[in-house]
Amino acid sequence: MLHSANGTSAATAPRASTLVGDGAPSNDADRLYWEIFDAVIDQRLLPGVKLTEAVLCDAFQCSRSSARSALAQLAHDKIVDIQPNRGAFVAKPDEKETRDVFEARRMVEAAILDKLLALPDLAARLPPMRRMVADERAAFERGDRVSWIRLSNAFHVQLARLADNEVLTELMHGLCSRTSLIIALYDVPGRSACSFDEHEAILTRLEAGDRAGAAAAMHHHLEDCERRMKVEAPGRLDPWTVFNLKR
Amino acid sequence: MLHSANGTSAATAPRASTLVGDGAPSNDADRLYWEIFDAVIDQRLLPGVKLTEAVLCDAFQCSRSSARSALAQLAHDKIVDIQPNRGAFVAKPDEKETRDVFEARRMVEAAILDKLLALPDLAARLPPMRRMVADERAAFERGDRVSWIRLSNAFHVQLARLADNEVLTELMHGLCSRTSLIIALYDVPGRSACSFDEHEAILTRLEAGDRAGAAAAMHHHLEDCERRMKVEAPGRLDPWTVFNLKR
DNA sequence: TCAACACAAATTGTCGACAATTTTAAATCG
DNA sequence: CGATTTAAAATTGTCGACAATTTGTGTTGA
Repeated sequence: MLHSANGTSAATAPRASTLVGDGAPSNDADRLYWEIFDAVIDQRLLPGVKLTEAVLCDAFQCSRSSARSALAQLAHDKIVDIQPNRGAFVAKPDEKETRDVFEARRMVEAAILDKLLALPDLAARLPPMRRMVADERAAFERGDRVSWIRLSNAFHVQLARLADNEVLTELMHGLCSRTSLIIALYDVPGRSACSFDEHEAILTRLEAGDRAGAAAAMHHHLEDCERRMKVEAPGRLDPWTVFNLKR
Repeated sequence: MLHSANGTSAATAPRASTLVGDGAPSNDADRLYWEIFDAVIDQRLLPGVKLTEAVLCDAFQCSRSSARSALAQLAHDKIVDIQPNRGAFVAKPDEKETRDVFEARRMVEAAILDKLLALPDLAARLPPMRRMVADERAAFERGDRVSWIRLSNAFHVQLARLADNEVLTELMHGLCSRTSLIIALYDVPGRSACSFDEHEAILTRLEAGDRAGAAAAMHHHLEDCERRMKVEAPGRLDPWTVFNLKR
């Protein structure tokens, strides 16, 4: 109902990483924002691809104002790179940005775990996380890469939400989006580890109240993910990939 | 040269908290974004004030598109609150948001200090910070509240920049802006502590390589600042304050 | 053959007009 | 007199037109 017309596997997965009440975006700009955002996260839109306003308008039946508004917001989130008078492109994070994003994640997520462990009712909040990871595993096993990526991100965002801090939640949301972009650029699909195993490890340590263990598990998880990005070829995917957002 | 026309004390203070190269914003939208942003940070625009598009256009000689674009960006940064079909208002962070912002800051800034202390050449990077704090003290002593607030924010952003992580720097930039908003709402001017003293304390611990001391000083600084916000009256300032951005 | 130039096509930046909605004010009714 | 309804004014949302800039193509000249 949200995405007007698509019969792809993506339709089966609920959008889990959204912050605000997104029940049917009210205006075209918001609709487009999420449409493009999702497409980037799902890697249907690859880094470097040009997002021509007219094409967007045509594909999503909206006016240029709406398209421009959406692109501006995406640019603010570093999902899209707007070059004045040249147009908007899906952002292409470089090595330095990759390091910075992962470093920031290690810092913030370690702090989140700390806060979670200080909560008196932590145990009661964890079961839904378990179910989430189970969904993640299921998606992976049935080869539903799109749902898997979403749920994998959602795990981290949900962890932040559990800590009952909206600022942190939004922050993680942004960091996770940028991570998806990085993965789209640098990750080799075949070598990708099974994130859900590591997610489960984190949950297990949390349930046990094992502060050091949880921190180590998270640190390992993030470093593991970052290490996979070390692939030398920076231009592994051709930037001329067809703009096939809405085929 | 940057702010076209104003003879106020604000003109004397360089804008220190900006991230990207802001040498004369290229378009009207950006110009307006920073103009309003600065006005909010400097507390010339108070929380709750309505930002009518037409008034903005008139005041800054620009078209409505530019004004709308600027407002949209500000809304994305939580500096402005856009209510559909009703207009844009300077954001009014509530108690929960205040808690969340300060908690996030404690987490992130503690991590930043940790990273700084791990740098081999930290000592060489600190002298400029000292000068910054000196400027801060000078601004306070000559009663230049505007410059003081700016420099106080800049201190924290600069600390992040010293850690050589752009993601963290932007993050702190956003958190500091929101903090300014909170201060504008809840702080009692008379009771405001001398932040530069606490800033100096942090620097001293950093120079000594005193990890625990630096962390404690930062924690104290932030908690001290948050505590000042505990004033009961949430509507201390009338939201009908004249919209005197450009008198 | 290659470089520099000039022109045409495509794309982005900017703006004002019109429609939809909300707010304000006036008028009406109990 | 106060509450409700109605109309007018003000404000925001949306859109397409035009100007400015860039990109692509073809031509010229060394």
